[in-house]
Amino acid sequence: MGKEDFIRVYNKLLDFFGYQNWWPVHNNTDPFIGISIGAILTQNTSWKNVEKAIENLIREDLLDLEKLDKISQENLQKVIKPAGFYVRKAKTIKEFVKKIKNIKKEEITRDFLLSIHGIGKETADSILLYALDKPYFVVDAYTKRIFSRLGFFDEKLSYNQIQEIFHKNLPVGIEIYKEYHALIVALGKNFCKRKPVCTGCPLFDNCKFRIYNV
DNA sequence: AGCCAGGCCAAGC
DNA sequence: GCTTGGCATGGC
Repeated sequence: MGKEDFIRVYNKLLDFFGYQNWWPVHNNTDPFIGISIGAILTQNTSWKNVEKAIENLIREDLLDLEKLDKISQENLQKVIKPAGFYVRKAKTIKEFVKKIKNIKKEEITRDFLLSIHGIGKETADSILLYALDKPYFVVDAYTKRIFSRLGFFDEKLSYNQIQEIFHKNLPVGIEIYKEYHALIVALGKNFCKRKPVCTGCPLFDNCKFRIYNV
């Protein structure tokens, strides 16, 4: 599959879903903090649950580096509980906040983020792309599932290999990286689920796997 | 009433 | 290096 194919898929998704304008940002909060915390909270978790946790954080006025640094891990667990995996996530947020306070935003690198326990490649790239405007394509479960079903590449490729494919086949730019990933999530949520809903899928004609419930 | 969600890590090959 | 199990809530 070549560049035209990746662009064709992008355009079809864009035509169908329209611009997604990710990342969802909340009122009166520092976008960097909100996006970073959201990226940690949404690990293997539906965004609806994450929203509940973020609402709690906003209500407690906690979307702030100093306040997150001050609150105890135990209390933070309670606040973010609806997002699930709250023990680990609270620990990760605490470490993130602690480390981030001692560094300038311009100095935040992928390796720096990956050194934080509980932040892996996808979370790091989400923060880099959506919170720091750096050109890292985000690879998630939907990306693997959708493009392997399309027949573009094998689902078993590593994270870095898949990311490299997107970096090579798309014009470099944060806007297209942001929008493409958001559109992939839209397709994954609405059509290309674990159990796919192929009827009405905007990529039906492009897909090698259009064998389900049609 | 199960199954699933915008992963990550540790342990064991 | 790759695979597996644990982590947890709430929506559908």
